Amino acid sequence: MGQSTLKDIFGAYRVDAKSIFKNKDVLTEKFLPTTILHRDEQIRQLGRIVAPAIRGEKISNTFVFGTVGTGKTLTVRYVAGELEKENPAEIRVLYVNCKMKRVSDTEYRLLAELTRTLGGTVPATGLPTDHVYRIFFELLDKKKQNIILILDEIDNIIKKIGDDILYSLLRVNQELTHSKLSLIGISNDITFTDNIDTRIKSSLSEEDVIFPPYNAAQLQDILLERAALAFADDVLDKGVIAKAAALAAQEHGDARKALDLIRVAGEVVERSGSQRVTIPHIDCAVERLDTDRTTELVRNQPKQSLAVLASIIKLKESQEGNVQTGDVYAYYERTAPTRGLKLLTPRRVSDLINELDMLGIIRTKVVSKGRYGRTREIEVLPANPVLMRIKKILEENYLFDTLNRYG
DNA sequence: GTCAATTCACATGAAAGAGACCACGGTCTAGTG
DNA sequence: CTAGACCGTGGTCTCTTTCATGTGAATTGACGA
Repeated sequence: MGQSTLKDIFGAYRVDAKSIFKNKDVLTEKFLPTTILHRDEQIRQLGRIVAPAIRGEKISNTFVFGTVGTGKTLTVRYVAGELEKENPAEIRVLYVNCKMKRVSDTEYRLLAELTRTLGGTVPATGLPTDHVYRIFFELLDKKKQNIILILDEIDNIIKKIGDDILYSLLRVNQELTHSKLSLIGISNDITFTDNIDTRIKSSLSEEDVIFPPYNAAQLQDILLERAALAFADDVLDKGVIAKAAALAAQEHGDARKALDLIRVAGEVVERSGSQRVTIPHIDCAVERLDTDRTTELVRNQPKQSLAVLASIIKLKESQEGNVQTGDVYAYYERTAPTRGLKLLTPRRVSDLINELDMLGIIRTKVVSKGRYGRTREIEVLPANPVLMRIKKILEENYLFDTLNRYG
């Protein structure tokens, strides 16, 4: 690359350069807007639920439902934050996102994270779980406080470690002498309460708040407001916002997606060096988002999982018809040792295939072929840019070569 | 032709092992006064 | 006497294996029409 070209590229990003963004952070999840549009009803509902805390009363445990990008987290945090301001000495809001890797897998980790938000220190491992529980408990009860614990994406952790932890948390109040603890659970899976103990369910869900999806018009309002803050004046073509809103509305009224669309569209424009965001840029953003998501997922997979994925892709390319679990394992069994990998059992490979499916990297369907057994039929993405990039990642990991050595 | 039993090729579940990481408390060791 | 090194024990976590059980329709084979 010539040095003058590099200068041009850097120049476009220089602080004094004219950027189409005023403040890109406004379009990310981190940003907390001062007003929340089209959620008045939910804010009122939540407000009524948490208000008793101001007088020092324990509030009802509450469940908040709604699909992704409907403003659940934003609204709950906003209301809780305002509440905290009313009586900062006694009201304490703890927010934990159960989807974070360091929280989501075990009871120990959740407790450790809760303890940390209370200001305690807990090692990543090495302590008995009930010891951590005791530390947490003691911190809770150290002084008089009304604690509101927000568990975001609570369905994640319940699916993984069961509802015992909820039971413990709900029972904690009986043992606390100074403090009160209330729970607000946020979930985007309405059905997940079906799997928890009915007693726990009823005491956890004393109040419910439902967040309906945004419609296209509402999304458009939200986008307009944010875009005004995020973009420089007059860089968005007419119709860009409407298009992004319409696309996101199709996907269950997901505001996060809508914001991502205009952000990525803006990035595309910025990179191309032009000054206006037009409708085709939104189409481009749709594709980019999709590709990025998948390739990022693939990149983070462990080697064995990639080896299985490589086997699937290779088989798909070299044979007609459906690829089945047995085929994949046979191929994997032949190739894995030559790639310096320890050979896994079919049981494990079956799970890995399943995981790849859950991540949306492949599609599988369990089918019974009668006399010829029961298996998974595996589909890969059709040949497209995403697949190309996946293959590239596999090649980088020495798990795939374009030449068919093992056909 | 009909119908129940059989069969295949895995799926799915449960439990437990291996090996890494870590905290804690006790013991040993070397340095200090 | 004391701080720090070292070690054994006991805990969690992730990935994996082992063993056991489940599954659903094509096929098979017995049976009766």
